Amino acid sequence: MGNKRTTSSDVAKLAGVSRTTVSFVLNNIPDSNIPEATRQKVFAAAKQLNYHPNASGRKLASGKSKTIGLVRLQSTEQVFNDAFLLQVLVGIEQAASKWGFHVLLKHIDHDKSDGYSQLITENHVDGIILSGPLQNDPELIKLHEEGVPIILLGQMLDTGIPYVDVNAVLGSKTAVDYLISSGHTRIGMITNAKMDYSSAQQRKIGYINALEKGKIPVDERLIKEGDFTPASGYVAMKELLSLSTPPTAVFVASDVVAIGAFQAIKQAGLQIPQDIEVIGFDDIPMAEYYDPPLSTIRLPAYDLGRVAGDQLIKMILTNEMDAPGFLLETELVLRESTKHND
Amino acid sequence: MGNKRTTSSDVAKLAGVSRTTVSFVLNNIPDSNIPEATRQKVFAAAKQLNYHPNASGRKLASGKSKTIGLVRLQSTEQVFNDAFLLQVLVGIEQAASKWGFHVLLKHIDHDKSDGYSQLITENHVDGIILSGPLQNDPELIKLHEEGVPIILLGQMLDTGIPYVDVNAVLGSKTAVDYLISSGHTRIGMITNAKMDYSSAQQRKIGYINALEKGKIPVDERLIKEGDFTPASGYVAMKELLSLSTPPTAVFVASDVVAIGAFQAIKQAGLQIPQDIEVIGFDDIPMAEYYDPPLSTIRLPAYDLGRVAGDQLIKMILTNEMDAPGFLLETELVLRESTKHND
DNA sequence: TCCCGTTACTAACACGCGTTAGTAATAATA
DNA sequence: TATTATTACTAACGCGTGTTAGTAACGGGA
Repeated sequence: MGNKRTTSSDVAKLAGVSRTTVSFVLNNIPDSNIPEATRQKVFAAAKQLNYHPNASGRKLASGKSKTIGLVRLQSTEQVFNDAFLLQVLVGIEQAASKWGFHVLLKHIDHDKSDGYSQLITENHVDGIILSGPLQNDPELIKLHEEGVPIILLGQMLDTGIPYVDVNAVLGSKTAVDYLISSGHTRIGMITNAKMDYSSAQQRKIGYINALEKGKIPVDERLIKEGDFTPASGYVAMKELLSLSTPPTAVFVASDVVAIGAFQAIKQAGLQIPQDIEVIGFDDIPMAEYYDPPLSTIRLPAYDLGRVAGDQLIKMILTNEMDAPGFLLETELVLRESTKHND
Repeated sequence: MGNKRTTSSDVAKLAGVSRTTVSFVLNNIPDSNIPEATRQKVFAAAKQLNYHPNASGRKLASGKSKTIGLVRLQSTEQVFNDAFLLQVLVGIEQAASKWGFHVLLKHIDHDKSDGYSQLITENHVDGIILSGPLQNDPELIKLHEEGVPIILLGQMLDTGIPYVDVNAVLGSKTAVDYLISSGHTRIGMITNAKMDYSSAQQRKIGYINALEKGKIPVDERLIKEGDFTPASGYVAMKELLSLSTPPTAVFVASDVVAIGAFQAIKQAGLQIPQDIEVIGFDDIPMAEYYDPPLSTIRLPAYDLGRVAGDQLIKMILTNEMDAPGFLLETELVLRESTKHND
């Protein structure tokens, strides 16, 4: 009962060797010239005493925490509605555990001043993955300049900070390409967010790229802004439907916003996809249960996490990434809110 | 550039005091008899050097990690569809940060043998919150008997391990009570999962309790099993509707399963709530956007996390909880899948 | 025989902090 | 004045580990 934890000294004593030897054996240090017989003695002693090295002691001595931080810059309500953060998290965690790293989670409210650099300055983590709306945070720039391993989920190209992001431009273009290939020429768009969000800009660019490639003039009246909510999608779609010549297909750059769009369409007495086709973006788990099931662009949330985790750990271990940034590709998921073409 | 991290020795040197004094001042140790003048010198030095205590050193010296672990026993796919884990997580994290604790996340696949006790034995965390299907895990029992602070999200009453859970029995009873008070006497139920899940048992008990209180005989033909998926809800509801005297109201013990139930009802040409009323359970974020918006029982996911975090930290700090277990109450959320009764 | 390289270890320092036990100086009491 | 209590500190140990520098034994080649 009163037993303290077993330490490497206990193992050393039982095995009849020094603590150094125990450390060499258990950490498998190369060129340490420990013969097999001694190794086995150490292993046996460790097993018998159920020895587990103390993480704090190890961190202190090595200077490494073998832990990465996931920092989420977002208000509590926003987190609630983020269907993907969990998938990203799982991806990060799986990448981390593959390398023997742990994952520390931290949410930051915007007004909070303590920030996340505490995680680094107090040596809780060896590096951090930053997610959420990225303003030009001086705290972030400073950490990066100090050489702290950081990976952004999302891009801040001007800063040179490594990032992992989804190729939303191409994804959006793919969606609109599909609508064009179905013969549509009046294609509306509802953005996922206000245009000061870079994710909204990217998705709009993809939309415009597709139109230009298809020689279809961009009509600004066909582009409406959403703001994450179904309600905003409802309003936007009503506006689109009340145009003198309404669109025959709409790219809604967020599955959640598309919920409201669906409501507006049904309320107008129109049918999806017979009267109007809709493609969403994100592929949230619920999308396949929309009425009709939503065709959409799948965001590779799990892969975002996995790649971010892998690259961050690579930065921590070797001080270099495989590339200055990663853009992961999306996938067009066709369900019933679009007609089958070709 | 070549600067090492600043340590408490540096602060001591600059302030002209000993490292002990620095520690006393910065940790605000009572009865240490440090006059205000000295305190200010220390604070000034710490600020000037931008001193942040090294977490590893602190953990090693104190034996406390000031970190709690959230362990999720679940396969990767299951996690994806868990709309609440994130909310629970936020609750835990907010409770933790209030006490200056951090949160470490770990997913465990069932087949993995290394398990979660490593978190404890290696002193990464001071206690853990365990979530997911709880079988009679010997690893868990052993940790609990060793006095490791553990809180379960969900109940294992026979083990005596502290828990935080939702009062699903009462929540389900509330839902069915409401249907009874609307005048229904043939009330169906579709479970959220197979009956070997304790959560399914609890919800069914609540259903039966309400019927008994309302003097309505329990008809087993009106009870069908779901298994987390919309597809299972679709099948179950079709079976209910094909009965010679189908139910006029159904309690579906999972909002996700209710999606399929809705589809079956619509396909049968029936209207909700005019022809058949439906109450769900969980109140997932999407529930308010069902067609019609789903009346349901709200699961206090955020509070589950918050209470679990608070209680775990209380156990860590004082070795006792406010109660051996906590049952959090649900809330009836009335939307449009039920008629308004006075 | 002497020298030297290899093998098989270990002593001892360092990591940064919390904390106990103790000391010297001052103030309060008898 | 002599004793005691209080104030304002500090020296030193311990937490458990990683790691460098060094040592003793031993075998082989000149």
